[in-house]
Amino acid sequence: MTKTETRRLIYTMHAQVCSVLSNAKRLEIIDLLRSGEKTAGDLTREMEIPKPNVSQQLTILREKGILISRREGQRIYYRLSLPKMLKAYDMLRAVLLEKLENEGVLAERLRSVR
Amino acid sequence: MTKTETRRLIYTMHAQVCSVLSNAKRLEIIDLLRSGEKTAGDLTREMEIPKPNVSQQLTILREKGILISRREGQRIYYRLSLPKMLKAYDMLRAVLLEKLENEGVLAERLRSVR
DNA sequence: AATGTAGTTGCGAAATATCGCAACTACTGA
DNA sequence: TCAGTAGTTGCGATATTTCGCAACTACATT
Repeated sequence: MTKTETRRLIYTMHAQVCSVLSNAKRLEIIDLLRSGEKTAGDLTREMEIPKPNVSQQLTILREKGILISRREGQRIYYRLSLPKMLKAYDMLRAVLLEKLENEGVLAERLRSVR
Repeated sequence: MTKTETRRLIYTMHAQVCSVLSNAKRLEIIDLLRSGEKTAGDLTREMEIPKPNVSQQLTILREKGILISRREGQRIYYRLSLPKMLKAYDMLRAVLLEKLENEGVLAERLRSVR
């Protein structure tokens, strides 16, 4: 593998991590699991979306290594497996706020010009 | 707008920020602009991909408010507009490393069981 | 005006992601 | 064994993303 190929592979893996976060429902699940593990049913109730949809998102998050699951009788508990994920989540939220602030200023300037 | 709708809107905007980062080429552009502003041509040469493709990614990054452009004669210079973006970028890279480490341990455990 | 360089845009094909719904498996308790 | 609850899976329709290629605009130089 050449140097360029290695560099590209890392960017691709990095992008795959980001793509897990590029869905509002998956972000909500991560946010809900901040406080500790929950079952698929808990999440379904809190998110108010169809159960299969929650299950699909949980499968993606588990397969991508973001969540770990544990069965206890009928229930399956999910929890976050990457502690740093919450820091990244919060930094991205901070970027969103910075962006909204920029846009706010921009909108104001546009208004003052007209 | 209800409370639930507001919450969902924020998750959706958050996801949109993440989706900008969920592409290897856009990540590479952000990384290359760490050291300061560059033209589309500079980026095309460094990335070794077709110029229209670079331009398309630059357009997305500019429209999403991640980059700012400035024309100087024939050249158009691009630079990062959200300082916090680099911190988020680096946190996501740290998540990737944490994930690879997890998988390394996991792979080892699987080997030791068999 | 003509030529060259820098960069963008439009379009279409291919790949990928989303999500609802029905049917399914897994466990529990009567 | 039957019914109930918890959760998953498969499938298909729809939407979104990616990216190459040709054609285009914008500016500079002669």
